[in-house]
Amino acid sequence: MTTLRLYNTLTRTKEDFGPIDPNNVRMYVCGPTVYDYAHIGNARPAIVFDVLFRLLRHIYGAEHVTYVRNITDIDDKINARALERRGGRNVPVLDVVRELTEQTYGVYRDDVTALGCLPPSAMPRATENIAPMIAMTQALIAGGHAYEAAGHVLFDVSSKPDYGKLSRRSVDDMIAGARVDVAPYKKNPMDFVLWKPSDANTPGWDSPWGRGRPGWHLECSAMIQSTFAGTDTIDIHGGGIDLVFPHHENEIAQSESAHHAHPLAKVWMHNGFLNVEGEKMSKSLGNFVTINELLKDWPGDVLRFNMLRSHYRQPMDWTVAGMRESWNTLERWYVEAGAGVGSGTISQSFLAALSDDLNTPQAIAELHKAGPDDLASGLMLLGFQPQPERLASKANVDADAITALIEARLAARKAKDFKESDRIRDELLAQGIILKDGPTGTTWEVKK
RNA sequence: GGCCUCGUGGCGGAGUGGUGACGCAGCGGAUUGCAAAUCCGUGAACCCCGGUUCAAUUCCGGGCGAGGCCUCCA
Repeated sequence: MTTLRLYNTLTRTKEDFGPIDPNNVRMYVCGPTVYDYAHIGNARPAIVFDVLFRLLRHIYGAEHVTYVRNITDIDDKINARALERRGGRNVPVLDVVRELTEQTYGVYRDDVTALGCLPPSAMPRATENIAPMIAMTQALIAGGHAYEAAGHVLFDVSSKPDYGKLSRRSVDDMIAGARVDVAPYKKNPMDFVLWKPSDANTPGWDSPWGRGRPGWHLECSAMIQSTFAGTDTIDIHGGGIDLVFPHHENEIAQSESAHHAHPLAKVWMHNGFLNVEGEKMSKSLGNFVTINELLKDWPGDVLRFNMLRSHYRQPMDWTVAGMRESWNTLERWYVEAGAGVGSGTISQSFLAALSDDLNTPQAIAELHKAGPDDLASGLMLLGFQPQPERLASKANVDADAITALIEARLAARKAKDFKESDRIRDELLAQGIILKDGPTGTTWEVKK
């Protein structure tokens, strides 16, 4: 049996993966902040960790893997939009927040479903886990790891000697390189907020420190604790590479300080960033692409496949040319794999590639060498459904009309009326339909 | 300024101390009424300079270049 190896940001090496409890493999991934439509960069962790989820289920059994992806619905951008949205209505701001985040989250859920991602085992929301956050804050204060100052509760970085171990930064270096003004009430410039006060127009909850709201990092620590009850340490914690510092570093500080220094996670995994047509995605450059927009022009499985053509830790360039190539490959494979669906075997070379720190480009290369059975099962393990009739490119055209024209063209060809047969071919091409004459007849596809 | 990634053929993209994946495009052939599709075949790369080694694209050092984080961010 092939061993699963994963790159651990904590140790900066690839390690053999062995779950704490093979009957309950636990994975937590930082999910979306639901203030707006998710962009294609947000799709990367969703897809990458979905592949890992599927691989873990394959190895340990579907019922033995728990995958939690949170929903961040406490955030200043959300608050700002909720205030706008409320306008003159006389309703609590928290209700408007819920309205907004329900809607945004609904779109996100539909988007990632279209990308072929399985629903996680649980999707806890920050607003529904305030009590555990308050409890953890109290525990940190009691343990001498946090202090109250000017209405805030702050984590005392000096109380954790190994602070910085994930991002490999020393507190001294960070202070030296700091580019932001430090709040005067902090004991140490690197101390971060666990709890902060809310004004009347900001969502807030009653706490021992007055009406307020949690700091960003606290939600994950608290939700991991409450969702994975009974353990301090989970197997895998994932997210985008930009979360290494400060978010994950601070999660570690909070959770370990609250849990007798027990590690928060054994393996820390981080996906690389994504550029669009060679440039960083940003609203000012006008190349900000949401998953939702892309799904109007491209089948979800094409987007998924395109994402998996590069290794999850590598930076990747998202291009239209790449998506066309992905579409062509997938279309050809769906036809080729059709016969092999249901065989259920996974080839060793494919599994070995995937097990080597989720080397999807290598795994795809193996599929290029595979026959229909291995191709079909490999595609399915990666989260595709290789059925020709499912080809999304054929969804929105009148297949019967096309078939009728193809028949007419065949008749013309039989009669050696090539002028007519070519006319029909051109007519279809003008509609964006490409004909393919094969030994077993004529098939067609939609031009990309 | 500090910390950290990365630099492979025309393009995408793995990997390795010694026989240089894989895909797309290209080229040649088969096939076709002509194309397309398909099938077969094929040329082509490891940023620069040192070092270690019998041997480096792969290890070490330096340089150059690109990017990320240090502030909300997948």
